[in-house]
Amino acid sequence: MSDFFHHGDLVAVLTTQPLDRLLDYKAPEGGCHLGAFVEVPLGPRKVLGVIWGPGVGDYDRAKIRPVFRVLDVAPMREEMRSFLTRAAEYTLTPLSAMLRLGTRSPGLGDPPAMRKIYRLGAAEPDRMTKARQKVLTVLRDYGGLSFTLRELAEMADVGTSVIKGLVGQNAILEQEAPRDSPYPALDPDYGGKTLSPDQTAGAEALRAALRSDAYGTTLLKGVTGSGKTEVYLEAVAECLRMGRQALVLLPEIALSGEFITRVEARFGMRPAEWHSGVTMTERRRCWRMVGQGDAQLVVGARSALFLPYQNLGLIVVDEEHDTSYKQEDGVLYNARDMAVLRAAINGAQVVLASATPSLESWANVEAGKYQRITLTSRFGAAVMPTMTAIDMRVENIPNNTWISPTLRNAMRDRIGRGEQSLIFLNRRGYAPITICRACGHQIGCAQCDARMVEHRFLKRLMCHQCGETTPLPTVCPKCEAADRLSAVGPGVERMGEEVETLFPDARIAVLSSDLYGSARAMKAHIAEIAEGGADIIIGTQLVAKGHNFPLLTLVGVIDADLGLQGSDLRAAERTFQLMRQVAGRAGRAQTPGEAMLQTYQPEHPVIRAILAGDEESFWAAEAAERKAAGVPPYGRMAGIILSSPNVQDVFDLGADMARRDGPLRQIGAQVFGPAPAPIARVRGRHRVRLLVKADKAAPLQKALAQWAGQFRLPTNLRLSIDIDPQSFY
DNA sequence: GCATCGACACAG
DNA sequence: TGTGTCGATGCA
Repeated sequence: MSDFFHHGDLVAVLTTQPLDRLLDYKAPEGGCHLGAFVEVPLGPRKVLGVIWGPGVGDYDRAKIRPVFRVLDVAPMREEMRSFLTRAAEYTLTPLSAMLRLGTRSPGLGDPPAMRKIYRLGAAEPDRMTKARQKVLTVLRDYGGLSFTLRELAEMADVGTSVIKGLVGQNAILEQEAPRDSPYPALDPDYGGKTLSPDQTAGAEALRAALRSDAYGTTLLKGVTGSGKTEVYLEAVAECLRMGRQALVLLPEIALSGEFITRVEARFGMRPAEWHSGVTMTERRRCWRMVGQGDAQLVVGARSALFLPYQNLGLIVVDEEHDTSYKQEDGVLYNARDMAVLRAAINGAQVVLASATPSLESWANVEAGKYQRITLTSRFGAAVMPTMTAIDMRVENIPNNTWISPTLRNAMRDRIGRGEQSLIFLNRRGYAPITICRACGHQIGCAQCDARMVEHRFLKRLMCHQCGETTPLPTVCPKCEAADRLSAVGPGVERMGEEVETLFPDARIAVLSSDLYGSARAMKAHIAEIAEGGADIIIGTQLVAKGHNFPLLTLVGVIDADLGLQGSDLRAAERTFQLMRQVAGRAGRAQTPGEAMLQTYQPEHPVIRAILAGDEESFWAAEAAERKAAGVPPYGRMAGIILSSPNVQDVFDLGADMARRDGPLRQIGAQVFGPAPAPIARVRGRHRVRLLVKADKAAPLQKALAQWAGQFRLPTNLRLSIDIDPQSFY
């Protein structure tokens, strides 16, 4: 098949409009290439699209309109088209929405923006003034270089009218130049550091993988301070030497400034940067330069995966376990998984870097799908905190409080020594779990593995997995103790109150992402706390994100049990990751850290593995749990979120979907729900969720599409499907 | 009899 | 997604 279409040929165009099909157009005068970015008429409007293939020919030829114009940007490559197609199929997202992710560049439709630049001309000015002399001297000093009007005026310390005057006399030439300039070349041999033997071996393995010119994924595992970054920058260097482009994904924009400084130190120049904090002008430049191969390295957030690389050779996913790689609204995708997909299509290498890899990646290494490189710390073996379990069944703790006497005493010691304590809540939601304080039994759902959650206003327990409800019991169904049932699991605010009552004189900091207006404000606050601005820190996962707290020597995990029974299947993983991260910090500070896990099940294999601090046995125990439950990474899950301003509509449709689950049952999948979604109401829209669980090998997407396709959605009701959901509350 | 609103289909 | 159409409703 030719990839050029002549004037008048029928072409199929994928537009950014939410239509779920291709539209036929006539190729414009001068023809167009397959993959060309075009503007096409659609009804009364002109919209952005891409030439996706030869015309389908299923439409009245007489009504077919011509492509309006071909945009002046590099056509979309075959790899990019198949990446978008496969990503759309995987995430069950309309292809047009995927295209929108790939065309998020300001001014895409504009002609390449030009600007006026000024350089030395041949003529002498009629008369020379002091100001004119200054301008000409600057230009002569820079021998042949050109500048914008403002730059030149500033450098010569004159007004712009002086320069304009010289232009009139041809002493200075005014020229048009493209506004978007290529990124300066990075030098792979600029600032290489001396690497430890460990790092050298790791870097060599990555370089060899790069040279294979084929797809491959490597898990680069190393504790904080082991120098992961230096190692993967060597892979970037090799990629640059091979003339291919590299992408480094970071989980948070807040980390990009520091990282870019390191890139500059290693390669002599700053790389291209892509995330929501970058200006429009810079975004446009980045998109275009990446597309024409004039940006060798991009540092960015997950959306940088959708830039139009010409020759992508390497994707690094830093802190690969970070949950912010999962896009939680709009198009729902996991950047870590999409990076692997994109690399597989491009014949590129992926490096997943983390001190605390996700179980998914660990399982892929076990299965032989990924390579693994392990770096040991330069400071010797990681110093794990001393970890102990606090058996909550024997602690004497009043109802509606959560900090055990043992933990309280430990906190008091720290305050006495001027050290910090962290109270960690391994949870996102605020709904409490009902537990028997006599025997540790947690009231579970009769229908599934999940635990029941108290809904105070309803005076009932509800299962957040399937929506089943029961009245609040007064007697423990297991040990029959009366009045020992209580709701466990406070929000951070309530923890704050309790700590304040226990330590009225302590400085307490509550860290929660919704308490800050901006990422910058949050970062500043965290930095202040890390320097000793608080005695006690209370927080959720947020605090586990790569911040260094040198004074922190005690971590108390309020409810280490969460997640052991399926409420949030990744909670144990996060608890373990937190322990490792605390270990990383404790290794740097003088005092070894101590961690205390409050638990009602100290004998549980996962809790025991966490306490033992032995990574392999933790992964093995957690893997066994997940295998037994048939959940990721050993099974597949999908969340279906229905949302509408009308509560009745969402519950009705949810119930109807649960009933008519034929296509899912055919592949052996189960439906749970409907239940209130993790966030039950967003911007006035009520949300209900169904969960689907299937075998790893089952054709889940196809069945889901068939299933969802059976239903007619009332106006205003939206249905979105979340493959591999991350949050379960 | 005409203006207004909202649900809905459609676009090549 | 944005737009135009059609039918129902409301008001002079």
